[in-house]
Amino acid sequence: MTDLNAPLARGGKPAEAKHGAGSPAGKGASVSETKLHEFAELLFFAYRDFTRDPDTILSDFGFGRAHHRVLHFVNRHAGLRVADLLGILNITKQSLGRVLKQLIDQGYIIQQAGASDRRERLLFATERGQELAERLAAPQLVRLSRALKAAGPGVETTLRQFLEAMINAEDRPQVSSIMSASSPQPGRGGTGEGS
Amino acid sequence: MTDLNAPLARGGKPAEAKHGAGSPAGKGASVSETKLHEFAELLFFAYRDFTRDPDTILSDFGFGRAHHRVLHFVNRHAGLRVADLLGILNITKQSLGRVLKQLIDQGYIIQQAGASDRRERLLFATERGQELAERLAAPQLVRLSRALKAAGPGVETTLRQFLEAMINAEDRPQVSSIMSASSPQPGRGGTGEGS
DNA sequence: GGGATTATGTCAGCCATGTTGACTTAATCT
DNA sequence: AGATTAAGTCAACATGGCTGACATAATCCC
Repeated sequence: MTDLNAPLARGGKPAEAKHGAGSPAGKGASVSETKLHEFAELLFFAYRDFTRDPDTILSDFGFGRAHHRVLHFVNRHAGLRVADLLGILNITKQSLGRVLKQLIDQGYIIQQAGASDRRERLLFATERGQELAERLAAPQLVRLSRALKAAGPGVETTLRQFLEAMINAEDRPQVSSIMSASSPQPGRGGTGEGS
Repeated sequence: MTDLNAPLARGGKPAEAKHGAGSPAGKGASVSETKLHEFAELLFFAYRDFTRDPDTILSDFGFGRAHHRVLHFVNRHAGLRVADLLGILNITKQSLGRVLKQLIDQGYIIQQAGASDRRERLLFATERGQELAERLAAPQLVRLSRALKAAGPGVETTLRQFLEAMINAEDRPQVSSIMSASSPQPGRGGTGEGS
């Protein structure tokens, strides 16, 4: 990176004092606008670096961040339908189709017709897919784990509340639903193509 | 969105019990791997929605998220050099050049040669640029403010520590430096070519 | 003074990943 | 049987990353 440390943007901080009235979220002991801007920037930097390690690994496989997202959710929430994934990623069917097709063609994900509704294609990570997903997740989990530790005990509840509140209210039920469901096996409970 | 609520990924949660040993960040009272995955997902969803409102506004102006990032940092940290911006955004000169040029040509940002080193181009948001930047920031600040409130008092310190720890260690000094510098005015402090 | 380095800008082209619109197929619902 | 739904696909386009090469001006250093 460049020398941002030294001089940079010469000039003092304008010492903004606004606090109660006129603040973004209305009444209550709200945070100053300057601090809110700082949190916005920290969130940007945190997310920028959160995605960096997996991005590096992905390029070795000829994949991009889009593949990571798909593989992650399929791996962690096996049996997801295509429509579920569209809702989670908030992209179009065509965008998803492109990366999903590559993941399937290259043996990272398999599909299986739904038992109750055979139009549905339930998605599962293959063993190969699980391996890649775990490899991509590893540095992110380390980063998260360290950051949680750095923030001290009791972060968990607080952070979870914060992050959940950052999600659009109308999407929160879906998100909770996704996060509480996990990983049944592909193939029927007695039949199909192993892990 | 689609019906993620209902059935979805039929099957129970595999009740993973790993805790101390072998966990991502080494020793200490670390968080279970499942919880870490949940935080990773929450971060994804939070960031997804954090960028949504400004994205909508931007499309009315024919701009994209890249323009927002540039305008934001220039507005909040007036006098930034091009090289600083490259380090912050972590993109190439050519990528930045493309969006920066549009913002300059359309009167949202102005440049000014550095006083001490006239090769440098210090960047400043024009009044028009400030207005757009504020308009884009507004929904994000509201969202943040509400989320902070939802997480309860005392979040600020904790969250700040968490987010800072999420940033690559080697970039933290730069980030702190950026965040502590703010907004001198363009035009002379005694020397150069006014706005 | 003059050559090397630095900060910035720019041209040309490539790739990943988002978008819209239209259409097909198969399965399910009414 | 007809309408609807889940999924897949084709074509075309926009944004915003990337590399490589090169130009200009200012500064640094011998």
